Amino acid sequence: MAGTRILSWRGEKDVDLLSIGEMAALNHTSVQTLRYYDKIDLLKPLYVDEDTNYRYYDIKQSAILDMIQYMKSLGMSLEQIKEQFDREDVEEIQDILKKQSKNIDDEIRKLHHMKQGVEACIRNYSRYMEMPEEGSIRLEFIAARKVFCYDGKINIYDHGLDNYEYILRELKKQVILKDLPMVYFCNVGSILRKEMIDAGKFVSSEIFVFVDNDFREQEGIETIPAGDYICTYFHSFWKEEENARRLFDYIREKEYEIIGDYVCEVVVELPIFDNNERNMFVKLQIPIKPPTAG
Amino acid sequence: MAGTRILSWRGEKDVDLLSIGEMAALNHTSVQTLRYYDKIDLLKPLYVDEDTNYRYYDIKQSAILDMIQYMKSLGMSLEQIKEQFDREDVEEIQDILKKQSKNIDDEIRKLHHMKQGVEACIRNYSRYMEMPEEGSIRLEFIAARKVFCYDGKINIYDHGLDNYEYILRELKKQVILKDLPMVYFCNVGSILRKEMIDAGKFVSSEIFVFVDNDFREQEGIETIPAGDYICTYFHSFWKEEENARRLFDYIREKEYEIIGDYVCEVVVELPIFDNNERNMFVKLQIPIKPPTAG
DNA sequence: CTAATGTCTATTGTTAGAATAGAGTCAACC
DNA sequence: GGTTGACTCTATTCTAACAATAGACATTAG
Repeated sequence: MAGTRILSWRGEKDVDLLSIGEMAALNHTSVQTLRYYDKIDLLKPLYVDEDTNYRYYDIKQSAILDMIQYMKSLGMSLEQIKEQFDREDVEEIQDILKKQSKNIDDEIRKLHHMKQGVEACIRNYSRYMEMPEEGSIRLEFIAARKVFCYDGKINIYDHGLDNYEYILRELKKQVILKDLPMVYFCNVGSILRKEMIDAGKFVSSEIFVFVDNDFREQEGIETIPAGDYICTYFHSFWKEEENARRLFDYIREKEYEIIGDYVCEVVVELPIFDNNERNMFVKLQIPIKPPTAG
Repeated sequence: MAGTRILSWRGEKDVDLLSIGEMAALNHTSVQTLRYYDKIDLLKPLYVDEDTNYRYYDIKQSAILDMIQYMKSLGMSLEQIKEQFDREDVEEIQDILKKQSKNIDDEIRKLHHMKQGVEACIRNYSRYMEMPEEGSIRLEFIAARKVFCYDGKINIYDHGLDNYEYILRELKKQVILKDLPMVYFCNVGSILRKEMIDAGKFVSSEIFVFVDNDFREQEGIETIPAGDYICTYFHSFWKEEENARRLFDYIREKEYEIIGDYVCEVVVELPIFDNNERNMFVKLQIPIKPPTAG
């Protein structure tokens, strides 16, 4: 139970030494872990039998294992831990701990972003599952939203999907450059300015990603105002113009007034890739004022 | 710049295809990443030259890369992503996202624990750096603290360091069993009950770890009350009794009254391992009532 | 045509062990 | 002293998601 009586390497006195299995059990770790630590010179057994190569540990070496496990739980690598042991510098420990503390903060921040991204995605899929019949036209009140907008300088309605992909690549570059989390990239859209609508032209070079509403104001960040929007939902990149014209007709018929920029939002990207093309579910939104309020 | 004109494998028409380098650059990833995705069948190039084995991609395949990068940023493994692509099941995506959301919550919780642990450790090292002269006796007001206490049933003052280590192993087992974070284990201590002090005996089998003050009440959790403590600081496990006796003498001399259990706190474990022994910095604390207030 | 750059395959390395195989060792029991 | 079962040894392979490298071949620009 308590190990074997063996003359220690110091030859000073008998000591109760522990076999690798006993040592592992006492410290709630595995035999291979101890062997691994031996191999990388992180924790050597006190005594190794020359004939059998059996490893024997002193219970007091548990202190080192405690230290290792503790430092590991702080997120340090075994290499870093070894360095610390070798350095034996007490002053420096605080620096390392402070750095570690910052790392943890960063990690937490990252995870919060992740979390928001996942939540947003879940919401979007819910919207998709409960979507009204494809093509139906509805009036919706939509709250204010923030977007990071990028002007690709090329008309996205001009050259089909390939061109749109190129502009998306540019937006992606911006997203990465601005250090925005990639999760934003699943909820993109484009803006057709009111002047263009009024002029009856499909000309726009601006695409955007939705960002969190508490995102700090900076260059490129724009707010899409709250209000009543005439909306319709459909699949496929190719049907935007067709559906937009239907909305315009509807608005004219109902004598609504278009009061701002038209938004084409990609609600979800469906992970089914027919013929390698983007397969998206889109919501068109045109801000209006009802005639009764005129 | 925009790729090479090559007849696509469908033989339908000319397409602008991208070399692996161009594709990588457009998507802000690396060539080896694309090759790796090809190898694991996550994203195959649209066309591979039979003679040269050069890979050529369609810009529209960026949609798949977006999807991969997005799902990766949600913390999914490439294997999971591949499964999703293969499965093509929209219903299931929400389940996965919800699971992912829970995982993230767990991660955040873990990191918060880590963070508290690191902060506690930094505080302790600060205490160590600013410690009063070794051996000096001071009166300190100490706020209430919570501990997780374990009774090892064996007198820790009886058999020296080896025995203490065994009891520590038991405490560690409890810490792991109760699923307390390992970081707590860097700030341990022992209690000598007032009855034993009064009887003049060094007999205690109880050791503990400090836990967060907002730790929920449960079995084993005990509060060390706030109040005035007579304290002294020293290194080495072996000097506890000697220092305790000095404190007792001092208290008698000043005619203080001992009003509770004596606490021996290991403030820091120093990562310097002389002769493989635990190297600790200890603070003794005896709660008292000054004679004036009597 | 040449030089520079790009791409190919194949191999190795990264972290912190887990899993396995085949051989040797230990303690206990008969 | 032999046997049995538990333990330990070394060595190798495996994990995830690429990065780095070497040596050979391809493409592009001038």
